Amino acid sequence: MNAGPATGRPSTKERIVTAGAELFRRQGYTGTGLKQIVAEAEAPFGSVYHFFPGGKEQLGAEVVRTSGAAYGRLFTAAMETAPDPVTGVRDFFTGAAHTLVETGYADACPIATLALEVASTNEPLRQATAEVFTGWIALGTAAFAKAGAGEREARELTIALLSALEGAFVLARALRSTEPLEVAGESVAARASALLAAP
Amino acid sequence: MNAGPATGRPSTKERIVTAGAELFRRQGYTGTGLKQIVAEAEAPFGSVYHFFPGGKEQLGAEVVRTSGAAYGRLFTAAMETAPDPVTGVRDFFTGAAHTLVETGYADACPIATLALEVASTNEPLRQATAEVFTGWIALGTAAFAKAGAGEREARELTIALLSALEGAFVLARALRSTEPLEVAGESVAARASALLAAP
DNA sequence: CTATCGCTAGAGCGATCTATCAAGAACGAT
DNA sequence: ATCGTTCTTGATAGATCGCTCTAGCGATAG
Repeated sequence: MNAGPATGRPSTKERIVTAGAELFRRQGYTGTGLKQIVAEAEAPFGSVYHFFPGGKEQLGAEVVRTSGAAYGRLFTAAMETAPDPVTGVRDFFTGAAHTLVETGYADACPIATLALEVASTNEPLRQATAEVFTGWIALGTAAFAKAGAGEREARELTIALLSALEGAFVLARALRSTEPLEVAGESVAARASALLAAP
Repeated sequence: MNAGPATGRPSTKERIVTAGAELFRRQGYTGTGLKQIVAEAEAPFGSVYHFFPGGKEQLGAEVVRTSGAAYGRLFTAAMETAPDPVTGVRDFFTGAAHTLVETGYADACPIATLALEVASTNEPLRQATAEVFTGWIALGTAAFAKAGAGEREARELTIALLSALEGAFVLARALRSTEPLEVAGESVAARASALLAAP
């Protein structure tokens, strides 16, 4: 049970999940074939069905959960590093803009494309994306509440933040511009500032 | 050249575009086959390549432009009907929430799913989505400028609105809840109120 | 009536998709 | 050394993909 070698390349399963995550986020779920994933992961085709007996759908669910958790940690790190929540929000949006530019407008939200694709067509995967979003909302609510916001304000601020971020990603990737991320980030920062000032 | 009969069913080309628009918005571009489109449109398969010699990509581009223009008119109508811009914003978001619930969380933004799918994989279609978004930004900027905002404020408010709307659609469809639309709408309304008050 | 042309109609092509399967390699336990 | 388990490996099945092609229908003009 080679879970994770301390040295050398990651395990086959890890390589498959990583490659799947990258391709799903860039090309979507239906737009990515298993053949392409195993080619990118340098893994044998059969290994997919060894590690994921449920096939593409099970791989998709695992990718959603894994990348969702990783992105949640990214948000938490930005909020904990910043001196105050408003700065944390700004940092998170500018960081997202940097990543977007560095990857040629490919890497935005790790699950948004898949989420829209499966929302009305694949109930198990829709639930996986819903669980990730719910987790992110809990994460943000806790962070803003810790900063002094009421429970209700913290939750609404988080949902507004996630909405602005996801939508800005859509516009930014289509327009190949970081302007939406900058404007949306500033808008959320302003709202956070207003909500945190008036308890 | 049967462009549009005054009575009876729409032309074959119109039925193909309508069916394509509905399926692309719900299942995405790569997730929808031409066979499924012609079945839904009750059109012969060959007609697709008669009206769209460029194949699926050309059909996709026409769908994007057509539904983009229609959705832009929906926004303009909401803004012109409302007594003031802030109310217009609220109406637009609540209207979107109603549509979403009525269609079982299927009909949100007509081009968002496709836009994310093709952003890094299909340059012609990416450009089509970019043109639609650019048009929407121009539409909103004009509306807010007419209401008294400066050119810069009007543009940023529009981009913030579109970001919040698109992102709220992502969350709402995945979570099967209208809460993101309500919260995001209120957030944008608050920002619009602030920006329009202080010129 | 005949010729023309826009459109209908679907069989079929090569490619690609997900998924299955059987056999072999690697490795630890006894 | 032998067994058992885990993982690797790719050939292949069966369905579906986008797309091409030819044949025929129906309305209109000469």
